[in-house]
Amino acid sequence: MSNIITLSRVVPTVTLKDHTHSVLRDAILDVDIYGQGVNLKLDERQLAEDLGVSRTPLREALVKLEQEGLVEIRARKGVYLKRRNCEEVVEMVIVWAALESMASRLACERATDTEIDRLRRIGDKYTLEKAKAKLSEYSEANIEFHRTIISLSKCATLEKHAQDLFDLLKPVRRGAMRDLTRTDRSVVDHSNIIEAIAARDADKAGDLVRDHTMRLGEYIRRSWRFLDQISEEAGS
Amino acid sequence: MSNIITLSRVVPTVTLKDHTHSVLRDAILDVDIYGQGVNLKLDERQLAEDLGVSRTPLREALVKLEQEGLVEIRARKGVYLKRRNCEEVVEMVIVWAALESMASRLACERATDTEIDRLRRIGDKYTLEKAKAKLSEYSEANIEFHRTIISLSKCATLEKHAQDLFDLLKPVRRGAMRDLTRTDRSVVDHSNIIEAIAARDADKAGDLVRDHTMRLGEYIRRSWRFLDQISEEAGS
DNA sequence: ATTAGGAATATTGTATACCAGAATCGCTGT
DNA sequence: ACAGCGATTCTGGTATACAATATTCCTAAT
Repeated sequence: MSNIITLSRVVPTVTLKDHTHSVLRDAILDVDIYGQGVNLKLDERQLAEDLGVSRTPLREALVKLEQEGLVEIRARKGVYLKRRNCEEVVEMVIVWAALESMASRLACERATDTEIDRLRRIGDKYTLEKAKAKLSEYSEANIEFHRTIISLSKCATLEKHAQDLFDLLKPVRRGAMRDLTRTDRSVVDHSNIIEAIAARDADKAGDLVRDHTMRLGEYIRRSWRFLDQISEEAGS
Repeated sequence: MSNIITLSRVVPTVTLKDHTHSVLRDAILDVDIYGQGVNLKLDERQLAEDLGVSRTPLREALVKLEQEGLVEIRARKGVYLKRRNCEEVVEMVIVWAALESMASRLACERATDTEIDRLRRIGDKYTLEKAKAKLSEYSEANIEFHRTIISLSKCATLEKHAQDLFDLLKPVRRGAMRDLTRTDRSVVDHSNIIEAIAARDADKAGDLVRDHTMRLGEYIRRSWRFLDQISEEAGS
């Protein structure tokens, strides 16, 4: 017999492993891993004690984080926060470009007019904040713009892949945001992208998004200065 | 003081966790998960005994497999081989299309003439095997063609993402190959793709590759018959 | 003083023990 | 016979104990 009220399923994800993973993930994403003198090594026992769990669920959480690319587990050495060199970051941006380009194509078919209006408002906010030179709000609006395009693709798999990459790029964005803000041409790019999607022109939207993000990659490659060498000597 | 002889570093990846993961991964990829009456549940203790390891490294290996999307760990229920429904498979193909399209664009810039010749020969072999109706060789040549394009992108990150997706699609390919072989237009598509890359026409190559793979997705969506409902009732 | 060697210590990897929730089986009552 | 309920068993989640490797520190010899 079915009930009259509808209920969302109670998620049985109350394992220490999963909770630990989530807590650690958030914490790691807030670390400025490219700062100099930052200790990248994690101490299992210490972590376990701080989190109030034993090493078993902690280690399982760390394995997850390793698969996500946030840490590196070196056998019999320990767990290290993972830095990436210039080329690796550029490669991630390239993959991201591929995903977001496809997302914008799908958005042309799948987004409703209402949703496109919403995208437009986000673009306006972005333009406005840039004009006001409010860095953090500008950055937030920028992220929101890209995330919205991804979500308008209505393709969960695409969204997940893109979001994971986006998270991995977080420390780079944080470091590069100051310079990027001055030199980029995002405002005009974004405006063109919105119009292409509104016109349901998948080819154009896809090209614009791809080129926009690839330019970001090129920019990163050119202006990389602060971590390439640091990351290289991580083999110790 | 440095030695006279040069040595490659001894890889310290001899942990049971990693070895277990690799063995399990291969084994799972060979399972026909969409067959009816297949038991999808894995028994931890049984597996541990079969592999000759304790549950601790086994469980860490299973966490890795879960992150890769090969199994699903339901809290306090157990570990299950993961099936996907039609929509999920189509989504994976879409992501794959995005990646391979980008790869072909990069290949236009980065591949040497020699490498493109190699791609051509693979394409020829593919054509030949199809003509001879040798199914398994045909399939192998098809896979090799796509994998080669990915590798010509010379983008390790892209390669890794694409390869992971490819592995996940393995059971679907196995099931769909018979039908696909008859109806697809891959031979002419492949030939066009090769020529576009040889002409270093990134826009054209990217479009062709994307459309080629997206057609595969559409085909799967249309002809899906054998597992949608099976996969849906997996919530038990 | 410096460095090689080795003992002492610390930390990671693995096995086992234990606990709690889930599944199963059987009993009872109608 | 069968539905409902409870005891038992089983299995997954976590903690802890143990083993093996890595690191540190101290000593001794040149």
